[in-house]
Amino acid sequence: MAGYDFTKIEAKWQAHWQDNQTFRQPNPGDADFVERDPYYVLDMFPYPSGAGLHVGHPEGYTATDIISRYKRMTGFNVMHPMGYDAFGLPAEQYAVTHGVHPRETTEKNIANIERQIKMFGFSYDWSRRISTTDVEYYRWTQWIFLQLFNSYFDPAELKAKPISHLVHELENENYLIGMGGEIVFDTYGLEAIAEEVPLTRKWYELSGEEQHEILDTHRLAYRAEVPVNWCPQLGTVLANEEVTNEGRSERGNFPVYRRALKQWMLRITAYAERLLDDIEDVDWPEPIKLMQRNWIGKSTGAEVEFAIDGTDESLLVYTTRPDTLFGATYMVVAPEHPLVDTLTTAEQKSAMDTYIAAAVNKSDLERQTEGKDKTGVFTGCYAINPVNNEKTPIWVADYVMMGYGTGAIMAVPGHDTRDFEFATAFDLPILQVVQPDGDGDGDWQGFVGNGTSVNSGFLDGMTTPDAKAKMIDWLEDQSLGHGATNYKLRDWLFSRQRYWGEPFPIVHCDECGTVGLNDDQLPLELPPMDDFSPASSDDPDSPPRPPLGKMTDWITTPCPLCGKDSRRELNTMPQWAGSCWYFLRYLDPKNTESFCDAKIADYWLGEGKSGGVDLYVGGAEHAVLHLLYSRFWHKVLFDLGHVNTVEPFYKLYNQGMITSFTYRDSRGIAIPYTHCESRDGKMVHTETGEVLVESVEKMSKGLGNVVNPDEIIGEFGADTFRLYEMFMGPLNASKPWNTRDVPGVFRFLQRAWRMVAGDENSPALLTEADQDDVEKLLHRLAAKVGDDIEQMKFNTAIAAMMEFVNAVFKNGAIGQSQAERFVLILAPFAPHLAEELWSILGHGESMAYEPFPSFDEAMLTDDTVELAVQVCGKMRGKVSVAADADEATILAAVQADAKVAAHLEGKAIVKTIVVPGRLVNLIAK
RNA sequence: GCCGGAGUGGCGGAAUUGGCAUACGCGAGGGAUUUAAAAUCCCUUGACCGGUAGGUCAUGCGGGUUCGAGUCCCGCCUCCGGCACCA
Repeated sequence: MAGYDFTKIEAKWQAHWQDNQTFRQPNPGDADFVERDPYYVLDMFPYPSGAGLHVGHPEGYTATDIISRYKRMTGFNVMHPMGYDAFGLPAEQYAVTHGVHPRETTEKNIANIERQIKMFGFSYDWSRRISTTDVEYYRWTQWIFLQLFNSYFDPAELKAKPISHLVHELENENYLIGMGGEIVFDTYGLEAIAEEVPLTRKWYELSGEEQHEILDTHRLAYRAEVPVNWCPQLGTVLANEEVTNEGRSERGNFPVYRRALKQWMLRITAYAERLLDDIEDVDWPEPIKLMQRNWIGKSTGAEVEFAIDGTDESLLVYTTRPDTLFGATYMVVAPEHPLVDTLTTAEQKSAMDTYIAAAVNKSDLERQTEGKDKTGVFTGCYAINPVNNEKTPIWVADYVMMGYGTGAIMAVPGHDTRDFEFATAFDLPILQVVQPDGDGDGDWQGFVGNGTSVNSGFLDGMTTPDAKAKMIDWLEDQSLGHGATNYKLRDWLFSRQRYWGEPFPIVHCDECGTVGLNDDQLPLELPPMDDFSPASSDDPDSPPRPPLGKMTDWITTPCPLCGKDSRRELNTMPQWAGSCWYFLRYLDPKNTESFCDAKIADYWLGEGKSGGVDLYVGGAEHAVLHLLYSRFWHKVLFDLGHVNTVEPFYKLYNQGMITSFTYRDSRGIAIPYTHCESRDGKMVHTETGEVLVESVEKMSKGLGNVVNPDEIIGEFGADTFRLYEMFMGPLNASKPWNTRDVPGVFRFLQRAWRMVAGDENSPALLTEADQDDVEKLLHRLAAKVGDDIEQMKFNTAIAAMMEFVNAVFKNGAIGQSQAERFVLILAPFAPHLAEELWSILGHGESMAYEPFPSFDEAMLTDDTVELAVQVCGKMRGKVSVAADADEATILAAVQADAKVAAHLEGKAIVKTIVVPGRLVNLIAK
């Protein structure tokens, strides 16, 4: 018999699976569809980078493959697809510097990463493969964008509806237009006063232009002026992460300017409450739920109006602590606040202009990294505190953000840390209005918790929650304010000044305004281009010019509404767009009529229940953005009737990061693996012999600690690689890769091979008849492994299989049917080896759909159990008793034990604790 | 600063959730086989005292609850991840 030739075996079975379409999963309606329970296992699809796969990718993929294979063996139809999130910056940057079209680079990278993924023998249904860059894919990304563009959020029903419905309601005058241009949805309450106060206009009273504007400001996809990091030299807008602390671009170190640009936004804030509520119904790790809740950041408090002294204007502030209104000793407005000019007096104007110019040009990061040093400028103007009519100075300071609340605060330095720091820095009065609970003279300065109101007029003596409620009532009675809810969540900035992304299916028409393409005009393909560099400029005030701006022929196109010349939108969509809905396209990837057939989606995602995908595995780095964006899109699709589940992902599991050992010399310099070697169990520098210090860090090229999967597979095979990554530790823990440990699992697979197939030196251990001693172990193994797979505890499942094989070698023999069952248990983990052994055991077909071995409950228990015996809590011995022995029998056996008796000598037993099946503790004096 | 997670042998980790701490694997040491090596197999391996009996001490540190704590409670320390002037 030949030895374990993994190279041959793995090639053979991968070809077999591919040739026989073993893992193609038919949809309902397909001729070969068999009705079974559906199970949808999804991986976060990779970005096909030029560097290819790193060892972190196959960790999650192996876990989902084990689940997929196990689910097939336990009678499910398994949806297990793979694809590529292939739009993105690197391909475009490569195009800029090397003149290679991003599509070319992308296709090359996909080919490489797919080759790598296929080496692992994952059981994907490759017929469902998609890439977000496929025209037939992004056609539907554009279509979904148009759904957003053509929808608005109904504030009464809290759901998206077609914008045509809004127009209908406006035309029928069910909704009116307020003087500020806002839509008055609730005309019911208004009717009573409408006659005396003509606050509203009717739809027909508006000009065409006004009508467009009203609609455009209510769409789920709308355009707004948003401050962004504009880098003229790079000709693009940068993410915060791409801007250095010095306010320069990470790439090229060019200056970055904060500038307001007209950008596409998606109204995710409308869904804040539903995103918050529905997260209760999904099976996600609690920390991830918490992160999403914190990101949405709901808070309740009040909006309060402060009259501005000497003018008719007023300043609206949001506070979570209306109970501290009596302690407000100054006000702060954000530098971007529209009232700043009005508020600033002539004497203060020049100081203010300087301050605002500096503040506005700071990146968010800069504004935040200045630490605790508070800066600000007095406007020279005062507001009137509505509760006590005190004059309170109004300041401008950049610690208040325009993007949150009303962009203005009442500062209560006595009970807010930031206000306290600011007041200290500028010598502003600090008043106590809350008394901490407990002994009276505790330090109240900077106390931000709940307590009892003091120095607060009608609130005195009330607890903080009561005082909040009382104050809100009072404000509402006096028409000075009202209770309010706020979210940290902001609308999603959805446009990029780049080439390699989905073009917006939008034109700008002088007559009709912003117009969406018709469905039959999709896909709107990216126009071919040779030169991808964005227009660069030294002038900070140069207008942004996306790469598509160069396509002069392409830009001008007939307006879908009026047919006159209109200009195409030149921005493209962000990478998140394609990844928001890819799990839907997998279900029906070839459909040309819709993004996914509803019946097919209903089968795989279910109907009505909260969640869709049964299991979604990926890194925790996507905890907020991707998962939140995807949930948002899904809810919009749900509202518009395109999907029937409220949530996209029912169960989420986060794999941990695979880190790497890094070796540093005495100077702290990381020594690449190529210059390290192990001597006497210590890692030393190959040349100098210096003993190196080991630490665990992220894999990165710079540290020389990157592990390449190709090399490991070449040396040990894919099954070993899979097994090693699963054996390293719990899937959700971050853990260091250690190539030194790989041979351990390789040896296990070789032993499994020799057990069943033998090799030149040792015969197989197979016997025709089953081995009694092995049978019980096998049942326990089946129970343990099945259980561990369900709980995603793959490391302990593998340990159990190792113990089993070790025990069989001790026993010296295993029955044919027992070997078969063992191989089936091993199959989800090491499928190539298992298939080969399965065929050696005499089976012609693939084992992929063989039932997972069952177990007999009776085989899991023993007749006798060993109990640990403690005397006064200390381990003193062990006794064997019948499993069903009563307490008296057990105690008799325990006291008969010589060692135990010795420890009991001269003492009287005062208490006995018997834990059935586990231990006996005797307390003696 | 805030939020979240984690600290167990030389290393990765296990421990039925309050019940025999250190499963499984790596590494290390010794032995068998071999001309030799690789591979394979066997033994030892938390620390300390002692002899392989036996004992004492060990799950980041200090307290506590309990017959019993890696697990629960209180107070610290360290590391990792995320967010950050969010009113």
